[in-house]
Amino acid sequence: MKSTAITLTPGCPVRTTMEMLGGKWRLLILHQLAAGPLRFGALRRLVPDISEKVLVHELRHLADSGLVLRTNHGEVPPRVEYHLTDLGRLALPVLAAVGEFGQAYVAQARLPRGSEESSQALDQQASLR
Amino acid sequence: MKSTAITLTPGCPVRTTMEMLGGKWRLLILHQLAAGPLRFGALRRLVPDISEKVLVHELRHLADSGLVLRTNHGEVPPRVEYHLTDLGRLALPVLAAVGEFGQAYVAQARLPRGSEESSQALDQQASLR
DNA sequence: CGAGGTACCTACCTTTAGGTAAGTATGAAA
DNA sequence: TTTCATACTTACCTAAAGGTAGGTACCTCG
Repeated sequence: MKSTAITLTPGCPVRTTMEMLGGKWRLLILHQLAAGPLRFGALRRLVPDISEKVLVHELRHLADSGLVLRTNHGEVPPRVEYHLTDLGRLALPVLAAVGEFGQAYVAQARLPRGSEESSQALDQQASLR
Repeated sequence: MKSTAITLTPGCPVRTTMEMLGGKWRLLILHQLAAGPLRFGALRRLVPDISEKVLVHELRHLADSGLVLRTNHGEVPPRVEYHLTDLGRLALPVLAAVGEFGQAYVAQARLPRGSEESSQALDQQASLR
């Protein structure tokens, strides 16, 4: 099993985080794992539109950076589980803030100017799709 | 002045946010603008290592997506100011969470296993450099 | 016997992000 | 008169991200 080299920009926490969590898929994967451990196949089904190759790649990156633990149960047919580490749980506030910004942004940005009383739905529960 | 087409993935706030704030530089730019309006040249000096072309590009993206307002004072020599909009201020919690994760990650991930009493410095103020 | 599910790997390709280096028009300072 | 600073633009290039399509080894179910 090949590893990814994790490179960090020292001294800048923002750049560090972008190197860990940046990209199209990583936060979505962490979001699914936040609810509990998942097998590869389950993740593939839960994260919409991701390709197998990229899912493998991202899971490896997350494992190499210590956010996710990979457990191979050594069975046949294969059974591999992924779950968040304590370090991975540190990323959940980022996920929360990102989700909230996304909701607030679509709520605010799509007001066609002057629709006064239409920003009540800001705190409602919205699914991540 | 050319505009960037802002494309959003509807229905997923996380993907929406990544499309708005993702990439190497955007959060760093917002961080600088959080303290107050800045001219182009000041931003170039404050955001280390960014190239002019990319700074122009990112500022245009941020302006097109409504997070930043560009003000051309029409003077000669040119004087152009950038400042956060209300929408842009909505991104500050993301920036905060990202910064905190980065600090916590470097603090946690670099413990060489068993150095018990060395995680005291977690809440100290760290600069974004 | 053949199809389907497991968790991958590999080669190849396209798209995007980002970087380098140069040029532009203007005015002020040396 | 040359240089500097302003806020850009343009052309070109590289590297990384991501996507497509196929293969692998093993087992079970029909």
